[in-house]
Amino acid sequence: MEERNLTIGDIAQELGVSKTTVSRAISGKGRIGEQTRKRVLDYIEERHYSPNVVAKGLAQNKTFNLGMVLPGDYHIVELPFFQKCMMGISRVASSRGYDVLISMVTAGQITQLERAVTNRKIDGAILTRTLAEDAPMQYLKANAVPFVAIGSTDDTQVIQIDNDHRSACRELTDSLLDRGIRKLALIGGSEDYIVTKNRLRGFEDAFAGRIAWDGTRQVFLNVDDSREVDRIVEKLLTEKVECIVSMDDYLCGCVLNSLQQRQITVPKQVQVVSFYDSSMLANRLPAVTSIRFDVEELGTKACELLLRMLDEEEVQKRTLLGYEVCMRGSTK
Amino acid sequence: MEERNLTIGDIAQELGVSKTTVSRAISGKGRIGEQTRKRVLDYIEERHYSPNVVAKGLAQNKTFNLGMVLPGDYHIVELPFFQKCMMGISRVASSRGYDVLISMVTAGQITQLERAVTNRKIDGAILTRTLAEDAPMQYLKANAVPFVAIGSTDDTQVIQIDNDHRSACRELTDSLLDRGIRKLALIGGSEDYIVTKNRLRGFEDAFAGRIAWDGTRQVFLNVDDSREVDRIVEKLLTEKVECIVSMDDYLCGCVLNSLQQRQITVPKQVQVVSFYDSSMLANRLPAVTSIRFDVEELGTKACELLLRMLDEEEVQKRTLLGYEVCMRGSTK
DNA sequence: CTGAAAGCGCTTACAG
DNA sequence: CTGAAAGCGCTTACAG
Repeated sequence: MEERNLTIGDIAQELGVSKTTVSRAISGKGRIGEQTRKRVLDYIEERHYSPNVVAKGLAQNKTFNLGMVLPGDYHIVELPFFQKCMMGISRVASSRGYDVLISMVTAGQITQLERAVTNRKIDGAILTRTLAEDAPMQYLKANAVPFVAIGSTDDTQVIQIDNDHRSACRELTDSLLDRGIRKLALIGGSEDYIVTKNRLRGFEDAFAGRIAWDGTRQVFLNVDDSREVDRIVEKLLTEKVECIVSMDDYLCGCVLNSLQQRQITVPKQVQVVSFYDSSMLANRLPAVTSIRFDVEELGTKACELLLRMLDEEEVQKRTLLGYEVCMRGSTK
Repeated sequence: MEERNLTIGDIAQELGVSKTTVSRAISGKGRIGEQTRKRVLDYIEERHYSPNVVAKGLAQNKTFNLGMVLPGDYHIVELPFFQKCMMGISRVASSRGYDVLISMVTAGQITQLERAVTNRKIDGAILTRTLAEDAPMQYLKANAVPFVAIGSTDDTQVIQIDNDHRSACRELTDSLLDRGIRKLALIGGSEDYIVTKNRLRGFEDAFAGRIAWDGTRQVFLNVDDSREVDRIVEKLLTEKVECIVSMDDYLCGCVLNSLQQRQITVPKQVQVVSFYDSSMLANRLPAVTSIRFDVEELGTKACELLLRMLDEEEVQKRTLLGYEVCMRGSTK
C-alpha cells in the first residue's frame, strides 16, 4: 500500500528510460528492444505496478466499461434470468479487461442509460431483452453506441442473440401433440415482448403440418396477473383442457396454484408445461416439464459479440442459440 | 450528434473566456461574475454540452463509479434479493451522478473486485452480504477502499447496514410459541453467513424468557441441499414436529416439497414458516408465513451511507432496519 | 530501437 | 472577478 500510486513516469525515471518506452513495453505496441522491454516488465512485476485505466482511457477515448441495461419493472426484477445473464457477461468482460456498468430502465424511463452514454462512461452496451417499442434500443441507435441485444428484433441492423424460442415452442408443442393431446391452451405475457410473439409462432408451427389434427387450442396473451390466470384456468377446466402451456415460470406458478386450489391433480387431470426452468418452479412437485435455456451462455456470447464489435471486427447480425426440452412429471 | 464532442475548450473559445471560467461556471466552485456564469450556462444548455466525466475524474482522482460486489455462487444467484438491492443502489447512485459497476465474487475468488480496485475504477464499494471469513471485506479494508456492508459483521470498524434478523426471528418464534406450539424445528443454511447466526440467536432469545416452556426444539444448520432437507423432514415427522421454520425460501421450498411428497398437509399436520417472502415461494398454497424485509431500502440506505462517506461525512457505524412478520395460511 | 513533445478534457493553485 | 499554466496518468505521431 504505497502512499501514492506508482505511475509510468516514476518507472521511467527509476529505470532511466522515457515514459514512451515504458508505455510501449506495457502495451506491446511499437518497436522496442527485447532487453529494455524485459527490464521494464520485470520492474513492473516487482513493484506491482498496474496502469491507471482511466488515464489510459482518456488518452485513447475509451472507458473499458460495458453498459448492461436491465429492466427494473417489479415482476421482472424477480426473475433469475437477468442475474444469470450478468454472470456470463461479467465473466467474459472481466477476462478481457472490461468492467460492467449497470443501467436500469423502468417503464421506458431510460435516464440512467442516457447518463452513462452522455457522460461517456461506456464503450458499448448490452440489452437484456427486446420490446416491440424499445426505447433503449432506439436511443443507442440514435447515438451510435455499439450494442448487442439479447432477444430478437425485426430490425435487421441490430446485432442480436437469442435462444430459438420459436423452434423450442414448436418442438415442445409437437411432442405434446404426439402424445395425443387434443385440447391445448397457451398462456403468455405481454405482446410487447418480442419473445411472446416468437413462442406463439412456434406454437402455431406445430399445428401447421397436422392437417388431420382435430383437437382444439386456445391462446391467451397479455396475461400478467394471478387472478386473471385463475379465471382462465377456471374457464379451461369447464372445457376439459388437457394441457396448459405457460410462457414463463411466473404464469406457470399461477396456473399450478389455481389447479391446486381446485383440487385438480397434475398431470393426471391436467398436464402443465412451462418455459425457463428457473428457481421459481424449482422444488415443485411434480417437477414441471419445461424448456431449458443456457442463460449464462447467452450472456457470454453476447459479451463476446460486443467486444468483437468494439475491436472493429465483423460480426454476425443474428445468433440463435439452442434449447433443451425437459420432459418431467407434470406431463404424461 | 456532433462529430466530436464539445469540450470546455470549445466553449471557452466560442465565448471568449478562459477554460478556467467555464469550469467554474459549471462546477459552481470559485468566484465568478453572475453575468459570465449565466452566459456560459446558457451556451451549455443551448448546445447540450455535458462534461466528460472521465476527464473530470482524472483531474480530481475520482471515478464516480461505485462497486457493487455480488456473490456468483450457483444457488445464490437465483435469489431475487440481490437484484432488488441493486435497484435501490442503482437508483440513488444515479441520482447523485454515480454509476454502479459490478464485481462478482465466486467461492472466495475476488479477482474481479481486485481488478476494479487496482484499475482505479471505483471510488468505493458495497458488499451485498457478509461472511464469517469475508475475503472481499478483508481486501477492501487492506486497500483502504471505502465501503459499506449490507449484512452484519463483528468487525466494529466496518460500516454496516442490516435488517434486524435477530429481533425478526425472535418475534416470529415468539408468536409461534404464543400459539402454543411445543415441538419446533429450525433449519438454516451455512454458518459462514453471519445472518444464519443472528437468526439462531433470535430463535434462542424467544425461549430465554419462557422458563415454563416445556416443549422441544431442534436446530439444523449448514443445510444446503434438498435431499438433506428431506431426511431432516422425515426425522422430524417421526418425532411429531408441529412447526418447521426455514431460514430462507430455498430451504422452505424443499421442506414444502418433502411434506407434499409425504402427503402431509400444511398447516393442518405441520406448520411452515420462512424468511424473505420472495418470488421463490410466491404462488404457493397455502401462502407461507414469513418475515418481509424491504430489500430495496437496504440498497438505497447502503448507497446513501457510502456516498456520505465519500463526501467525508461522518456516518453511523451500524444501521438496523426493520421487518414485518406476515402471518399467512401456512401457520394456524 | 528510443525519446521529446503534444494531446486526451478536465481542475486548481497561483497571480493579478 | 478572471486567466495562464501546470497537472491528473496515460498514448502516439513525429523525429532521430
